[in-house]
Amino acid sequence: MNSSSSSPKVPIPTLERLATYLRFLIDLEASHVETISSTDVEKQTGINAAQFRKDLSYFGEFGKPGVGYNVQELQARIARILKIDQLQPIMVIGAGNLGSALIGYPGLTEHKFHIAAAFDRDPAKIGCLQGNLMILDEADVCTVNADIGARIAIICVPASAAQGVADTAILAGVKVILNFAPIILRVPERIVVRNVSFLQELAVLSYHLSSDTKK
Amino acid sequence: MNSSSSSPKVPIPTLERLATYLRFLIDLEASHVETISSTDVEKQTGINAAQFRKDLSYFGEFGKPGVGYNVQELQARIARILKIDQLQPIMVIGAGNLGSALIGYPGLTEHKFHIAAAFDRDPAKIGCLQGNLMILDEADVCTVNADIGARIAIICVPASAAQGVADTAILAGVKVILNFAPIILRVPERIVVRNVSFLQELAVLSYHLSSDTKK
DNA sequence: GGCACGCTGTGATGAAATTCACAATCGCCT
DNA sequence: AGGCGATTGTGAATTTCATCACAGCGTGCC
Repeated sequence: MNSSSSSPKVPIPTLERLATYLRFLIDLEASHVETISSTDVEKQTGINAAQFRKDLSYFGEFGKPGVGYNVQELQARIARILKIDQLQPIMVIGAGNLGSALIGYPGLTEHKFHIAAAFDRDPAKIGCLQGNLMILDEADVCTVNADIGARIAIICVPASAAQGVADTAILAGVKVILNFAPIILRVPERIVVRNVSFLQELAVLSYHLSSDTKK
Repeated sequence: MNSSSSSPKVPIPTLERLATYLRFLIDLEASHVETISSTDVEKQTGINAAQFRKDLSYFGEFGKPGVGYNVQELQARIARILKIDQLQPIMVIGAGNLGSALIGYPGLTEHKFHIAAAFDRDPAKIGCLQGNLMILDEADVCTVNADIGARIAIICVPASAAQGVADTAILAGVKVILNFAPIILRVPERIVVRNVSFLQELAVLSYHLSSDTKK
């Protein structure tokens, strides 16, 4: 629903949960837990145990009957499935509030994502340092990416500019897009887009306030 | 899957799309479009026409057969359904990169959301102005919210602190939570939580890079 | 060694969401 | 005035996702 095209077999909700499992496993590993069972996962995350097992089953066998899963090994295998076992270069387009926040977000590197370049269209921003990253001219996306080879773009520009920069990014060789602008991007079949929208999330939450009959 | 509790009848995906429709309709209105049909919606947003009609059908009848929907009226009605037809006070907890970005995000006011208070735990930040909002002490969430009456909280603190501030916010009378921390919050049944996770989104996108057999 | 328990992996079942398809309605055109 | 093309609203069919339930395996205990 969120993506233009999807892989043949694996459900998208499964992929979303994989990322959750990964995060969870990393924490477990930090706590020196060596083994975990699917029922433990359910207890600690609220995700159904059978769901967990089935999600994993799309990618092979991971656990030992009667024992459970080796935390470290499972963590490593999920990371490999999600292709975040090696540094992944990313371009950020739009260095406003949100773009800057992303550039400064430490969690990215922690998960092997690396912001290789940041662009903006505002001359006042171009050339400025953001953290240790220089803001580049949006017009140079293509030439710069010839060097960098980023296949992931994060779009943080206002809605009105989003479609344009998406087109540019795709031209520059980007394969997947994380879109923070509150519009639906029109892209070729082969490009995968995921949208993140605070406004949408807030709207859903706002709706749920109604069910409180309490004054 | 994302929310703890849900309304009796309306599917959550429908609510998510309603926010999309709303945004789309606002844009149409700005372009002085008066009427639109469900097939037009499909052409312009990619969302199936029947889906659009069914989504609306959960809330009554909106269109005229043979004609379509009045943009302005539909926009107003969806806004009322989502309860974003009147200013909604929100509290933001955590004034780091992300929290600051949210505070400065103009789209929020545009959609009748109003950040009434922002909190942090870092003494260096407390008392500082962020835009025209003073950062308050996280310890004062309860007392401050007695005045403000925010029922929505946005959590922008690191994962390790998220559960704690969620508990506090709930104690302070918050009913729904937008959680940006990459953990699964444990909350009472009645509280609705929605999670936003860049990392998760990026992971899903990263996975899709595999399907590019191109070297 | 054999038995009993615990846990995995998965086919079968059930629930939920999406899409289809069509009767009912509206406005326009003649 | 009456018929026709367009479009809605919605039961039914389809597809997708989540859960159940159990056979089979591995482990440790007696």
